Amino acid sequence: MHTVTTAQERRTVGAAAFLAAKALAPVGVPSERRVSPAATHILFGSPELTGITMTYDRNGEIYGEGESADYVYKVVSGAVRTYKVLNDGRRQINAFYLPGDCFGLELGDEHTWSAEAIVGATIAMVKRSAVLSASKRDGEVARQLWSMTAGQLDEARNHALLLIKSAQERVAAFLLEMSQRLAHSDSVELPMGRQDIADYLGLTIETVSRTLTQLENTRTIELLTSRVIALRNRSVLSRLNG
Amino acid sequence: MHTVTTAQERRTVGAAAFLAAKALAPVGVPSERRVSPAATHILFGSPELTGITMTYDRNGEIYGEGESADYVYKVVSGAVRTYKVLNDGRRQINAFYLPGDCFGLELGDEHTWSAEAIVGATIAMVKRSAVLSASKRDGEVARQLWSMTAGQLDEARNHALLLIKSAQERVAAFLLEMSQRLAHSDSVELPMGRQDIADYLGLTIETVSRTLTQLENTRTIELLTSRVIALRNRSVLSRLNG
DNA sequence: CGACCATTTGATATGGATCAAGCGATGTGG
DNA sequence: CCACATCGCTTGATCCATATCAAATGGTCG
Repeated sequence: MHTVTTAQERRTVGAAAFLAAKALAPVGVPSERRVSPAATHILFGSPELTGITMTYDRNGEIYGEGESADYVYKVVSGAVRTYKVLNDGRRQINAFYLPGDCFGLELGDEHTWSAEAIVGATIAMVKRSAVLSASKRDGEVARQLWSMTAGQLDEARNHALLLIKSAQERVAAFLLEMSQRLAHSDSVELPMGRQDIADYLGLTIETVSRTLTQLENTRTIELLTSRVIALRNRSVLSRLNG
Repeated sequence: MHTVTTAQERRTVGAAAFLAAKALAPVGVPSERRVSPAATHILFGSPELTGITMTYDRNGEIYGEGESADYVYKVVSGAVRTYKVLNDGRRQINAFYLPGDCFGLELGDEHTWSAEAIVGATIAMVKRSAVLSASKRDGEVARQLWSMTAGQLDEARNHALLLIKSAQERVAAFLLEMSQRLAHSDSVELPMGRQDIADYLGLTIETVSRTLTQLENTRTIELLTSRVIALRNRSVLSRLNG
């Protein structure tokens, strides 16, 4: 389980574009939150920050809780989940990372969450120590670093806020978030299955499924396939979102 | 409601000690998480970062959601809650801040959460712009800034993790967290009432109350007064904590 | 076609919410 | 100094949203 297929391991030339997060992934939780998109194109910009690229199979483990955090990661293609499993087996998915998103940088030097590829994924990585020392020298890198972390803080707080809402509200928020982040005009193609959605929303797979059919029955959404969902009435979803 | 009593407004000499967070408040959520205490004594250390001190009454508003975020705050005495109210009136408390803790610094230049004093409180504040520009010049300030934000990210994620647990587990986690942060040997004197606890844990006041009596009946805790709780069996609480 | 896995649907159980009193401190005015 | 109002907390009775248990359906791949 969680086989990691290491593929390429070539050096990338300009690690400059690394942290260059496309924009701090907007979370679709409350009304208007949209922080400065601020061209985040420098954090991995110093010349000596060379990167490595790896590919992972579906469900491949990128790192595990407790492992030493030697790298900072960025999704090139595919999708990633970070999560924690409680002693009784319940799993909470903390965040989904899509192409352009960075993850894996925490305060301590050990990962406190695990990360897996949701589907086959290509992940760029640079040494954590290199990032931290670069930020020590280069003020702009440091600013990027803070900005990225502050953005994730915002997302984490909004995720917590999600978890006190009703099932309908959570699912609506999830759909809006994904729609914004995947930006496929009218329909969303989800990279993750129902169990992942459930573990992200703090619901069971059955409740997620039932809520989706419920939303479909009210013509709010349409399930083109189980993974492809058309948002037919965004205003209803937004209203549900609070 | 939420009367703000501005008291002193004197300049502090060395704003150096400002961000000097006593340590990133450890959250008592999962087993062993205790990030580098790292002497955080520099962020507010640059000479031009002069501060203002204000006092607030119980329930006094420090800032509201949507207000422009001009300052960064630090609790000198008392306690603070940051929260958000959903359109239907449900409130979620995001975090409690105790003496030594900093709060109010977010990515955007508008507060996305509100802050109130839980009890009478003295709060030191410095201009956000000053902090940000100081961090631009001084790498160590920048590091402190990132470190503080990363610590709060960690806390926010653990708070989210809390919200998928059972009532007993949430209350146990809360008690352990507070006991660690207030460090009163065997008993904890809570600055906040039941409603605050409930809104922090995503439960109702009744459930919090019932859970506490339940823990008391099993001799796990003892309610000396409703605000002062003795932890009689920490290992049971830790086990509940997962 | 058949096996397998993901998703949906159905029936029932349950933890915590809600509604509704009680109770004990704290404070106020007579 | 005591009656009484108030406020915060606890306790009780009932309800309901979501979990749990169980089965059917559908989609994919060899």
